[in-house]
Formats: sequence, C-alpha cells, structure tokens
Amino acid sequence: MRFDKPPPEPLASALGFLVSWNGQRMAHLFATALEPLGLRPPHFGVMTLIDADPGLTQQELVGRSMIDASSMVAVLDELEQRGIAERRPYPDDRRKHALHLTRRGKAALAKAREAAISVAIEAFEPLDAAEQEKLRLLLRKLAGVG
Amino acid sequence: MRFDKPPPEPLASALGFLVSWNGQRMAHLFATALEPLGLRPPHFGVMTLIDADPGLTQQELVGRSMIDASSMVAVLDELEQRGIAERRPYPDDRRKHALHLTRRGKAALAKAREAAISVAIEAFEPLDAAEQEKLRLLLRKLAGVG
DNA sequence: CGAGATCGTTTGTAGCACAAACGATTGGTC
DNA sequence: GACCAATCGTTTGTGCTACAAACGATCTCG
Repeated sequence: MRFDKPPPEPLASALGFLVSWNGQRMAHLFATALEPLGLRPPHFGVMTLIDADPGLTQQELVGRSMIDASSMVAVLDELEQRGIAERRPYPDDRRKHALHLTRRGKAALAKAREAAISVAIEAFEPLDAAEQEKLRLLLRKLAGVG
Repeated sequence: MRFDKPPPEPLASALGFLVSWNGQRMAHLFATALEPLGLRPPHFGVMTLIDADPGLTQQELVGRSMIDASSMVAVLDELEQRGIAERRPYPDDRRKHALHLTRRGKAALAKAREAAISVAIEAFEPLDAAEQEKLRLLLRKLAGVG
C-alpha cells in the first residue's frame, strides 16, 4: 500500500473509506517503526499482554489479541526462540502453558514502547490535543466501547 | 480477525490502536458485504475508478487505487473473465490498454454500491449525523487532505 | 538506427486469516 | 475405575495481498 499521498478525492469524501485508509496507514506506520527492532505488530501486542498479566495461557492470549490460535503458535515460537518470552508449565493443567517475559523480553518491550509512542506522536501531529481527544471519543463510540 | 467484540480495555485507550482497529473493522465489514456479489474490495475500487473515468490505463488505475501493478493484473483478469470490464486497445500506444466497463459491469457496480451504502449506514449507526460529520473532518485532517 | 525508459506481465517471497484435523490431557458420567 | 466428550496447543492446507525483481514488447529521444 502506498501512503505517501493522501487518498484521491472521490474516495476521501466517503467516511467508510477514510476510516479504513487511516487505519491501514496507522498500522503500516506502526509496523515500520517496529521493524528495526525485529518485531511485527502481533509480537508487540502479545508482549504487552504478557507483561500486563504474566502467566497467561495461549488461549487467553488468543482471546485478548484478535490473533488466531494458529498464528499465536508461530508468534510465541518466535518470541521464545529469541529469548523474549518463555512457555512454562501451567500448574494443575499439563495441556496449558503459562507465558512469561524474560528479562531480555522486558527490555525489548520497553524499547518497542518508545518506538510506538514516538511514531504515534508523529502520526497525530496534524491534530491538536483537543482534536485528538475528540477523535478518541468518536472512535470509541464507533467501536462500541462503553 | 475477530470484530464481534469491542477491543479490550488497555488497547481501547490508545488512539493509534483505535484508528487501526476501526479501520480494519470497516474494511472487513465492507468485504463481507461485497462477498455475496462475488466481489472483493479491490474489484469494487477498480470498477468505481473505471466507471468514473472510462478509458483509464492500468498504470493510472494503479496510481489511483493503492493496488500494486502485479495485483492489478490479477484483478483486471478476473473482471474481464467475468464480463465486467474489458481491456481495449489504447489509441497511439500499443503498450497500454484502455479499460472500460461492460453493460453487465455497470449493473454489477450499481448492485455493489447499494451493498456498500447499506453496510456503511449500519456501521456508522452508533454515531448521529453531526458526529459522523465531525469524524469525517478529523479524519480528513489526519489523512492530510486539503 | 540505437539506448534507455515505460507498460503490462510473470514469478517468487512473505505475512496473515481461516478452517480442519490431530495427539495429549482433562473433566464429567455411569 | 473406565469411557466419552471437551479443551489446549499444534500442524497442515488454502486463499488473499504486499513487495521486489525480472522479462518482452513498445515507445521516445538523440
């Protein structure tokens, strides 16, 4: 996808298209910002979830991340292989794994957060603080968040 | 991706995530609405462009649609095979093709437009007219449109 | 005419969603 | 205590799309 130019005019008037275009652009910027760290958005999301709630099972991660179970296996394999996360045995149920971040994983997450914040600041620069807040409220309402 | 539930709370507060989530949801809803017609979003986009400006070359379509040249070949192959569009010889340059919609193509586009409009109305139902307009303005500004 | 650019095309790599099936393990039931 | 169904993580396969590189045909320009 090319995001160097704003969308052409007939499309830029359609609200649905605008929502979709900005969304894909944002996802693309985010992925680009993460790339130098060797991470893709799914990795960042999973790392964030594990950090917020250590010991989560893969099933719980799937439920919270919108990543399907098949892909989750691959993401965790990569995180584990790189020493960022580890699957520990889950007490009382040998089918499950308890996911934890390693020390290296927490450091990597901190770096990734910096990149995410800095790209967000840059991306939303066209809007002032009040406009950003208004946008947030509208999108929350559109998304159906209380 | 699962869009049946609103995004989980730690994420729903991040503006970048909200933009991205709503965008992907919108794209997904749109694709689903188009599916019964045997069309995918790229087909609809290309059909719309050809209809608005008959005789466009593939290069011009690529420039206006954010679809890359490789994929454009496949999209046009499918549209042509289904009798929706046709590649006619381009006057003065035998490398180029002039794209046109067939009568059947125009009918298919009309149907697709109905589906698109109806899904848009449904998707933006949580927002009243004034809110939708405010959202449109904010997103245009964010996208860098005039 | 010849060199270089352009247009459409083909091929290959990669990420991701989705669906189906599998072994290991668990829990409930008779 | 044995059996059956459900669950968890996993593997495999299909489909769509972005991206990059290369190609033949054709055009343009010197």
